[in-house]
Amino acid sequence: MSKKERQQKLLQIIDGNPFVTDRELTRQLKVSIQTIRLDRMELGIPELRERMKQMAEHSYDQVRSLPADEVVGDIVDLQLDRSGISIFEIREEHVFSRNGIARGHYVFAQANSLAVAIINDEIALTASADIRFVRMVRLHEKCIAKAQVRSLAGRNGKAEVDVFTYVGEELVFQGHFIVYRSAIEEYSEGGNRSADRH
Amino acid sequence: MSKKERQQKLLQIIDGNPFVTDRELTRQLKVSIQTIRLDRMELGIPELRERMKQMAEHSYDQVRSLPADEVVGDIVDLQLDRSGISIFEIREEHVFSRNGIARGHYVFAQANSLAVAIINDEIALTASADIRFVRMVRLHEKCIAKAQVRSLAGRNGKAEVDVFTYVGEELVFQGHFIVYRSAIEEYSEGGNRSADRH
DNA sequence: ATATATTTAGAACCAGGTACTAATATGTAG
DNA sequence: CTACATATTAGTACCTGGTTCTAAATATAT
Repeated sequence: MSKKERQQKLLQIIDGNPFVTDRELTRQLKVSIQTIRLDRMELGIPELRERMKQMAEHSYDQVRSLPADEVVGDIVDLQLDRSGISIFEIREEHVFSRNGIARGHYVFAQANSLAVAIINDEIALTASADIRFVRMVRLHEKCIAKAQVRSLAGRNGKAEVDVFTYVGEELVFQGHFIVYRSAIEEYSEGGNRSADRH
Repeated sequence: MSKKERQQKLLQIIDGNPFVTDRELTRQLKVSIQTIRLDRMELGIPELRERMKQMAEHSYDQVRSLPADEVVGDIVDLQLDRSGISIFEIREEHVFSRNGIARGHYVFAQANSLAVAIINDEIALTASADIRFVRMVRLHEKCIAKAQVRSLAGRNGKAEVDVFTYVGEELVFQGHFIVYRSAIEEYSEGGNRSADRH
């Protein structure tokens, strides 16, 4: 068996069972353990423990869903239909374990919660949003989201809310939200092409 | 601090971060490494490597049993840099208690997680997104998010990912995500990648 | 036959432990 | 206070599944 063939087979085996040790691979491929290791090097396949670690981290990060709270972040100031401020501190459970950077959806959730809370209506739901993560947010940083209502299209209409989130003086996130304020049934799925690209 | 208190704390720490080594625990609990190990024995907590292995096996099993399983909020199919599918069932804790409608950020979080997971890179972060909540999602509905990579701008560039989320046949959400794939250092303030990992 | 590539061998070292023995500190009952 | 128990610390040997390095043996090509 040529080197290339063997490396192909090695890839297949590890793909089919990532929990295989080098020692097991020697038995399956009938070459020495050094050859197995050289092959792994060339193919850029990490050792068993590293493979397991990566799988574990990956699944762990995934499991971390949003908390049960209705609102993400503490709303510290709220003028209905006008503006609001919310504070949210990034804790362990909000970051990627690997690098301590906040998962985007938490930053979004804070802004979204605020944008919805600010609209003084029985039902307020986000219809669309255009958002930008300006810089990443790290563990223990405190996000201060400031929301401003830009337009209020009467009852049962859309409201536009801008949210800017800061860490200290630095802008980390900005979002333009279009929030429906309406009775439930009215929600349409038709041609509401609201999230127009700038 | 009493033994019981310490063991409670140990449980908390490991629960909050299963990737912690005994050595790190000595620093946090201010006792010797032998004490940590005795505590782990008494509490039936396996060593770090065993914990990672179990997590890895668990997630691997889940990915393998993708078709029938009622997996909730989980990525059931993933082709790195290409496409992916995630399932998420809306439960009590995800809805507005008043009307049983899902908070937008959960639907967003599912899509965002998927968009980030699909990018096969050490660091992948959402840079910006343009999203639309097509119809609202109700309690107990099962959201199936399907992601497709639209473009991959080489290493350290942006990737574009489209995500469409369905309940049954109905489109409920769509999002266009721009995901950064890069080394951390590239972003501002040179950070501390892989923070406390040996 | 000589140069080059490939494969194997072996030793030192590593992280993150287990398993075990032994010594020391702390408390508690008689 | 002593005696005993419990809790804590220290230290050693050993384990797995590797990495890293040097060196030698074997194949293959020119």
